[in-house]
Amino acid sequence: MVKTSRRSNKEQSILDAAERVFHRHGFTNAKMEWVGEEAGMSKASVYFYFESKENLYMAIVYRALSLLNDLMYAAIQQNKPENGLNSVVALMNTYFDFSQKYPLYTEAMLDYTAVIRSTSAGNNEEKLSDALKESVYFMRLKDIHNIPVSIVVQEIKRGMEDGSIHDNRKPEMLYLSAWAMVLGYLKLTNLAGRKHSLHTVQLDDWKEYLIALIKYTLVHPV
Amino acid sequence: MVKTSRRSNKEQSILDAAERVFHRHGFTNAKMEWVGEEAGMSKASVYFYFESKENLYMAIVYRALSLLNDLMYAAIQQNKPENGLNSVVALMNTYFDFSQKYPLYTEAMLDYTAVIRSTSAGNNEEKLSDALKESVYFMRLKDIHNIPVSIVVQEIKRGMEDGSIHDNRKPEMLYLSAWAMVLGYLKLTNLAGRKHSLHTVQLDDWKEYLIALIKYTLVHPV
Amino acid sequence: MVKTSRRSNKEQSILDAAERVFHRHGFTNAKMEWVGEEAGMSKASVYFYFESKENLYMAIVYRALSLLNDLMYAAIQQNKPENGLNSVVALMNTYFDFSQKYPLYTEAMLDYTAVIRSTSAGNNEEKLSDALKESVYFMRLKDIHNIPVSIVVQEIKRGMEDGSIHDNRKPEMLYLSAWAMVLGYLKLTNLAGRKHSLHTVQLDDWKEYLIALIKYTLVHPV
Amino acid sequence: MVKTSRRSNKEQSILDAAERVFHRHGFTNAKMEWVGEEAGMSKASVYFYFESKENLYMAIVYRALSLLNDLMYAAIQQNKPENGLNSVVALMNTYFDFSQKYPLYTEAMLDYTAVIRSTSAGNNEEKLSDALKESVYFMRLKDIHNIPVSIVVQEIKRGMEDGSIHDNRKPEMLYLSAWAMVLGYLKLTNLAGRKHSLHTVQLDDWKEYLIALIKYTLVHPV
DNA sequence: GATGAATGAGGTTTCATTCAT
DNA sequence: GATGAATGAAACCTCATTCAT
Repeated sequence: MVKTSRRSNKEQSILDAAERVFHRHGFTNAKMEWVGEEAGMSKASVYFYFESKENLYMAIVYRALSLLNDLMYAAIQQNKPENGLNSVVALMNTYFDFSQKYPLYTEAMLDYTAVIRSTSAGNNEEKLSDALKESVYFMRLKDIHNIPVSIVVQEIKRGMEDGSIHDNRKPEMLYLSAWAMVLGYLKLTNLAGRKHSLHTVQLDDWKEYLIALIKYTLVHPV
Repeated sequence: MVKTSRRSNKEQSILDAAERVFHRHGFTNAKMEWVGEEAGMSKASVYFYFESKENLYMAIVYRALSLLNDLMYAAIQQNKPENGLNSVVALMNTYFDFSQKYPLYTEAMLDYTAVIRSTSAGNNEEKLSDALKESVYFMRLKDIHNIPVSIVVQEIKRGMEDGSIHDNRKPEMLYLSAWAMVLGYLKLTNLAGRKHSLHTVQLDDWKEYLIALIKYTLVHPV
Repeated sequence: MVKTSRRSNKEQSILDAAERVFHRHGFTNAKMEWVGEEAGMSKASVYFYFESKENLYMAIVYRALSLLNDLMYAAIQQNKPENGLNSVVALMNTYFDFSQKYPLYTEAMLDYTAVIRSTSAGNNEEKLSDALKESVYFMRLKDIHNIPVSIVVQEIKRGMEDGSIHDNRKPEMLYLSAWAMVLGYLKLTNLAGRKHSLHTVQLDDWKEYLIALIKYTLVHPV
Repeated sequence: MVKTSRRSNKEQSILDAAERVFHRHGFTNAKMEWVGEEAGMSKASVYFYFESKENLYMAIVYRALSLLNDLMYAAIQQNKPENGLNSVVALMNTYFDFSQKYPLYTEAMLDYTAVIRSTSAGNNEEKLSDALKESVYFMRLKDIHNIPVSIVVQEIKRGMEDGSIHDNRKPEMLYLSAWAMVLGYLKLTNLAGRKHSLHTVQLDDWKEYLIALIKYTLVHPV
């Protein structure tokens, strides 16, 4: 039972507010004032807790990635007795669920790079904005950046060792392919907006099919 | 052999310039002035040809989609003698190539929806901006919007009829899945930036694998 | 039967168009392009005939004032046999009719000064814009500027001499007072827009009353 | 003795500044930056208090009309013991004084309608600009719009009842006629600029004559 | 003469960010 | 800690005017 400080409390409620606002309007269009309003405080107060708009965004991405990591750790924990294949499938399911439950998180994580570029100062497209470089969250992010990858890859390797996954391909390639499917699904799903179908296909049916496909891919070498 | 008018010529060179600028800085960060500079003319001249920034962007998306459509039409033309499966695979290859050759086009097409939303006025996220609604290109886009889908779906159906593709699933679902893979590949590839590998996987190898995977998916029911 | 040259013809049709446009949108908001469209030609052609927007406006004012002068000359001509009083009343009637038939002319003549000021360059409110000073019409205007005044004043004097108008006041003062009534009527009428009444008063009734009032004023010293 | 808040204070000083700037350059030509400078702050600060240029203008008109209303209420208060005629004359005097003391206010009030029209978007001259429709002051204005009219009309009626004003005409018509004289006087006076005479007539003399004329008009039926 | 094309010089408005209290 | 107020630095777009053909 960690005693959350008052400061931490405020930070969290700002993050909550920011998530909603960013999700509603997108990073670029969202105004810091709206974040303040949504959090029930003034714009200036938001700045007291987060030094910049980018920093705030990074904090959200960090939060998102942290949550995903937690979920993934939990998933492999639960699937330790199972073989690698099932564990990987479970991980993918986790990812699907995560991104469906927290669409904004997924978006944030995917836009991560885009935002970085979009903020970069005029002429030098390579250089990140100073605000970003100084962002604590940005630095922290780099540390946990690759955790999802390594978790999944590790489980794929376990699957290869216990024979539940074919070893025809590099585990990283299998991972990337599975991830690509999830990502593509999200992008397309996003286009669908609030609708439940896309080109006459029920989204739920499609999702199930994709998971089956991923599993099939892991078992049958191509 | 249509004789392109001077006006049309200028429009094209502005579009060329805009593509570069938007690609370098992203839609939001790009300044119309830069587009002018890149095209060797004044900002106001750009406005002479394209009434608004959004309109210009839509013209690019339109151009991108038109090109893709052309390529796809050419692909099915060339594969008429082949069975449906090969035609579909050819189409997917076409898409891969297209998006690798014109990364900015792909980005533009993917951002299409995002831009629409991001531009929507403050409060009512549903209503499109006036500038967008009045864009000729935006209206034209809606007409050619779904051509890629219908082309591929049509060829999948042909494959199902000639027996080269299994008919275990709705053709639309097969299409969406293939598309999702391409999209996911692009997104991840985009993250890689200029690098040629991702998590130790060579991008070219991965691409080949994905195409094989798509083919496999079309042949073997899951 | 003056043979109007081709040049003159075009100038006239531009003026016709400009009158409509300026009347519809007001001087500041009217765009030269609209004038061209309304006249069925390009914006550049308008500039071929009128060197600047202000010049064009001055040409309209000149036209308006010329017409008014003609009407007034005709009126005094017709009322030569009458006494001064009737002549003045006729002149006022002329003015009323004129401004009701050509509301835009009246407006133009009244805004004359306002426009001059509104165009004057930023800091020095006194200095007229160069474009204006070079306007042929502006110079011509100064010549016929005071004709209405002098005509009316002259007739008032005649009335004083023949005893039909009291000579209790300076003729100029009587003139100004009559003119003020007409002007006020116009301003208020303008506010009414398309409506035919103002504060429950029928505009026509009011006009008649005002004319009677003017006449009364000329006869009865106050 | 209401304690004016700091915000209100600033608003007032911006209005003061804006009045001067608008008066010097006219609404269209005035730049918001100048308003800021005149008020000793940045352009953006002006926008912090007034959401748009039009809104600012409407605030000035509102202020002007409010002041006029106050003065008129005071005038009738003071003339309660007097008969209607004297009260009306006092009201007219009030208006004359007001417009001479605050020429910019008068101009603003007179331009009120003009501005509305001049701001209306390009094609549809009927529709007001959004900025205007959303202006708080514009809405408030509509409420106090007609107060001067009703005050004067009410006093004219009183005069008719106590026999000091003839009842040959509708009170509204008498009011309109008096108002027209004042308006015409102002317009012509405005043309005179800083000069003290117009066509050899001393402005002060003329004013006195006009007031006498108005009084005469109220007493003697025409 | 006519006009499509080009542009210089602003103009209003927006917003992330910072101060002063 | 909190916040009303202030602002610098753009960004988009407009339009009278001029050129080049």
